[in-house]
Amino acid sequence: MARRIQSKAGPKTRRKAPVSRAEAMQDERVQRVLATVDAIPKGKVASYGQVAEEAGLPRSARFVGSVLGRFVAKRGVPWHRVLGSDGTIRVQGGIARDQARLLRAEGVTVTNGRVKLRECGWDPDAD
DNA sequence: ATAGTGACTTTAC
DNA sequence: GGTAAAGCCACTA
Repeated sequence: MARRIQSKAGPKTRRKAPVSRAEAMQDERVQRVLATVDAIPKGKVASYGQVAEEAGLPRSARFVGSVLGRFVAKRGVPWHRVLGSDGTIRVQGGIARDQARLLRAEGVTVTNGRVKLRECGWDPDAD
């Protein structure tokens, strides 16, 4: 039967963050992503999909990238530790070089825009 | 509500 | 080992 009223405050209902500006619109998803990225140990790297899954947002790898590009620049989040599923740097432009430089500064070997996940891949369970 | 877009991933060749 | 196409989820216009 027609449930006309779909509890607008359901636990799974996404909020539109009625707060004012985008700067203040820190959705819980965004916060979870940033927190997860921040949890990546120095010298280790994780994929966008891995971060998404750890943040409780399975299959939302693209969202992770979106969040990083939009919010990370102004925070102290180690965005450079997030790579493609195969360990390659997905970001394009000059920041790609910065990412490689930041990774190398942490002792991560970057060869031809790629990192060996076998060595530097982050295992949240092990950490 | 529909369509376009992307710092992704997986599968197929 | 590569590139190409489809699938995917959430955001934006």
